[in-house]
Amino acid sequence: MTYTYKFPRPNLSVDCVVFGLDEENLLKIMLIQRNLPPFKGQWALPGGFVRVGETLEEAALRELREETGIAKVFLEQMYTFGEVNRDPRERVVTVAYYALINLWEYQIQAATDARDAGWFLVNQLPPLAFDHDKIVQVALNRLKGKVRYEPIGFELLPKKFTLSQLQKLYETVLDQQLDKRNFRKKILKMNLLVELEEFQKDVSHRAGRLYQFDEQKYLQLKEKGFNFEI
Amino acid sequence: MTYTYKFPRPNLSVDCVVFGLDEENLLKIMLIQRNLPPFKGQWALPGGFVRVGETLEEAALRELREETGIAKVFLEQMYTFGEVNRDPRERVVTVAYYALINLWEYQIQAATDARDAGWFLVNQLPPLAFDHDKIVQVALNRLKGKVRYEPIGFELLPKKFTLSQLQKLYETVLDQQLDKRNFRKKILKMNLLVELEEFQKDVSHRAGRLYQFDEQKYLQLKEKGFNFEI
DNA sequence: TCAAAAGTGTTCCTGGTACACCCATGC
DNA sequence: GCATGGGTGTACCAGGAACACTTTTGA
Repeated sequence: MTYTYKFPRPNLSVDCVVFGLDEENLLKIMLIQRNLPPFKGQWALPGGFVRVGETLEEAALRELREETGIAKVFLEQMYTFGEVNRDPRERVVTVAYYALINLWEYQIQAATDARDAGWFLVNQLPPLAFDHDKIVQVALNRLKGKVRYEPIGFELLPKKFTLSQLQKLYETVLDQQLDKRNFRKKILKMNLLVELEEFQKDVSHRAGRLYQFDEQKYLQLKEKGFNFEI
Repeated sequence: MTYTYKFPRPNLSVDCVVFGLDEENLLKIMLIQRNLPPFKGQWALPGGFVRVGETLEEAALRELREETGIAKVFLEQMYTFGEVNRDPRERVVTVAYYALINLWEYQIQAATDARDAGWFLVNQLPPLAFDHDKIVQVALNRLKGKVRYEPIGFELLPKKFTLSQLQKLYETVLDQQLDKRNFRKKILKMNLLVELEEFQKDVSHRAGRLYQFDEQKYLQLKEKGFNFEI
């Protein structure tokens, strides 16, 4: 079965830049190893061609599931790359998404489902197929920009987290040190965190209090003109 | 001549939301009247299908030129719309751009080249073809967001402008009143405007001093970490 | 001389920044 | 008891917000 058109058409794909924080709060990206040409054996972003019956977001989610086993994830469209020769085979336009996942609660799943998938430190990436290094750069900039004025950082943390974890997240993503007291003052003043009566466990120092992000409250405040900002 | 593929492919188009400010500082969008089905006779965003040999941006610029006569323009990719049924004929994914043009210096050209093109107040748009109303909404939000922290507003003004014109522009786009003294203090303190020894002409009141945006300086300051913000 | 917009400073207050010590826990 | 990170308050300064009158020009 083939499909015929009056004019030639670019092929359309989606690619996902999946971010996660490891145990030491280092920022990582998930890559998969290609087992087909072109760039066979090289690392690349998870992604694939868009089917005519699915939306772009559905395609991105499907590819993530198929290639990496990731199911529940924060996913947002980022940019569409349309250079003429970005794929050596033929014209392929790709819609890039970035995803944030909670590596703590996810960890096990990735190891089982996805043999050819791996997590890489963002500043120690292997050579990537196609123009995927460029896509990663755009994603990093987008993440840096967005994390400051939208509460998306929480997507990278477990549901219950300490303020120090949150601070380290921001320090990692923004690549700058933050003052502990000022950070706490600022984030708590927003009234978006629920103070839990639970504390860290199994740490060899004073256990930190756990907090939870209150998404409902955030949405309410946003309605009233509130702007999140770190 | 036809083109055959193993799998069906979505068609790929670009659409442009072209913003301009009229004489009274009202925000307008350029639309064109469709002379082919579907939605024949209805107003729509300028745009069309992407050819395999051109980048997305080239396609957007080409369509703008062909359909509206607009040649020199600020153009930036905005979002890619991939709903399955956004075009009644077949699956079409569209990459939307927004453009800012200087209506003062442009005016004449538009009238001649583009019979079927027209400028409409953003809050008095006619019914639009496809999902173009949705695209316009996204563009408006993008413009509002971006105008605050990047100096793109100048694209909508003539090269030489008064501070009052600039302020009105922001008031229009942001849809809020600004304090004259504070606005002037803030914008002048950035040192991005060149104070000219020229003044408004043919106004029936005290003539305002003209200024020019210094793009070179902005790029230099940006390198050093400066952030534009209104 | 009137109408219409240009142009100009000061005060107050909020919010950002800088900064150092004690506390709890596990080993 | 020591190492490790958790947790807390204050003083200073910069920048945002509020606010009203004089000047220039053309009609």
